Amino acid sequence: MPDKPLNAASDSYHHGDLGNALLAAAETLLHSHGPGGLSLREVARVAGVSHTAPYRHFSNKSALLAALAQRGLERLHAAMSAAAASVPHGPEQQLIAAGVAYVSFAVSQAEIMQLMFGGHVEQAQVGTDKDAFAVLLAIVESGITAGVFRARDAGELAQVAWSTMHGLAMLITANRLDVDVSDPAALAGCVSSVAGNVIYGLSR
Amino acid sequence: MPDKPLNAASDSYHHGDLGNALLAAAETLLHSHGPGGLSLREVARVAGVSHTAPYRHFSNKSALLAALAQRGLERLHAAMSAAAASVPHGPEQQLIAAGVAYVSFAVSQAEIMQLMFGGHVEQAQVGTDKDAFAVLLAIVESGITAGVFRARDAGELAQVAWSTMHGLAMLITANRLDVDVSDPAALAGCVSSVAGNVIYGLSR
DNA sequence: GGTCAATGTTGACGGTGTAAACATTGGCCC
DNA sequence: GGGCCAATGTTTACACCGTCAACATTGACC
Repeated sequence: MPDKPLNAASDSYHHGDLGNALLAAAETLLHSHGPGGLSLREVARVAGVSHTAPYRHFSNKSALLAALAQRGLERLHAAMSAAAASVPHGPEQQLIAAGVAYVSFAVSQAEIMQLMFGGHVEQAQVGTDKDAFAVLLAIVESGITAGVFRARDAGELAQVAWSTMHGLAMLITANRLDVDVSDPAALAGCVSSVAGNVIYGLSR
Repeated sequence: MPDKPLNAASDSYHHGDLGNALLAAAETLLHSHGPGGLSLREVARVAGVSHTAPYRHFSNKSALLAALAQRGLERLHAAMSAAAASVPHGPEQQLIAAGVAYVSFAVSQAEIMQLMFGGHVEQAQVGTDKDAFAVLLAIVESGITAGVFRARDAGELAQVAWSTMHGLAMLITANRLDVDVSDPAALAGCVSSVAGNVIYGLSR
């Protein structure tokens, strides 16, 4: 069988799309075992390939993890962007929507989140563009020019927003806040209440 | 030499205070290698005992890590309490002081922070009392009764404060915010600006 | 059609977590 | 004081892991 589709795993000597297959396998295992409980050999096993094959596509185990983290960052960015774009009701609602997306992502993909931010991968290896920060910054800037937010340093305000959302996500993920993770409505409620507090201020 | 002090490591067959010695060794290694790069055998080696001796004091590697994390939580709690107590100027300043303490701790002990919150240890193994949350909650409550903070659910406000501080700490620790970590003044400035934004509100 | 670089495999090495069997010892009871 | 026992350490062994070096297979290009 000489003509296999390009993207298919085949029984031939050459896989055709290892690399992506490895990433997919790694993601599955990451989900079930968490970062740290992820072994390169098992990834190879799941992908149906010898235990050193991954080295033809990733120089290291940590290179694989970094690629996984990068992928996660991109998906997080996409989720936030989509959520913000789906709400045309102005910066406040966009901020809340982005926050809900952030925390929802963190809850549904806790292991990936831990991989990205838990110190399992040297952060020098993962890019910083297309960050969550960029999305938040854009929203804050639009809010300032629209006169909805106080005209202070937009970067600073975006930092506040990011820190709050990130902290909330990590604490919920680590189960250190008594929030019912399985109930999406409760989760969204919690996030928007926190976000609302950030937006409208803690003191009077 | 039959009469050694109780707490001293000795050259006799029985160590006298392994367990604590192991924790100390583990902490050193944690600092230099990060969580994940920490091996039970190396801990034993540093403590000068055989590589299975730790099993007489910790049932697991993760039990040792959990103990380390627990210890870190207690120190973090102590640092926050002390910082808040040292400021008699009212809830706002106490909140800022606690936040600065939180982030300073995270920066100076990034690896322990990652151990505690990075998913390296099953969170069921580490206690939740004496949390950072308790400190923040007390401050917020006193602020509400004093009429300084809006009279809303104190738990919710404390959650906002904790999330923000935690997120800021984790993002700085992960080097995802452009803050000069080596400059304590800059750090404190950043923290109090963020805390100030939380306190005084993002919008007008 | 032959060559070569890319890709995959086999085998090996040192390191790791952990369990089982064994050794040493301090403290307690007579 | 002497003997026993539980606590504490050690030795040995096993399976697994990340990584390297040597080798095999193959598709693509001249």
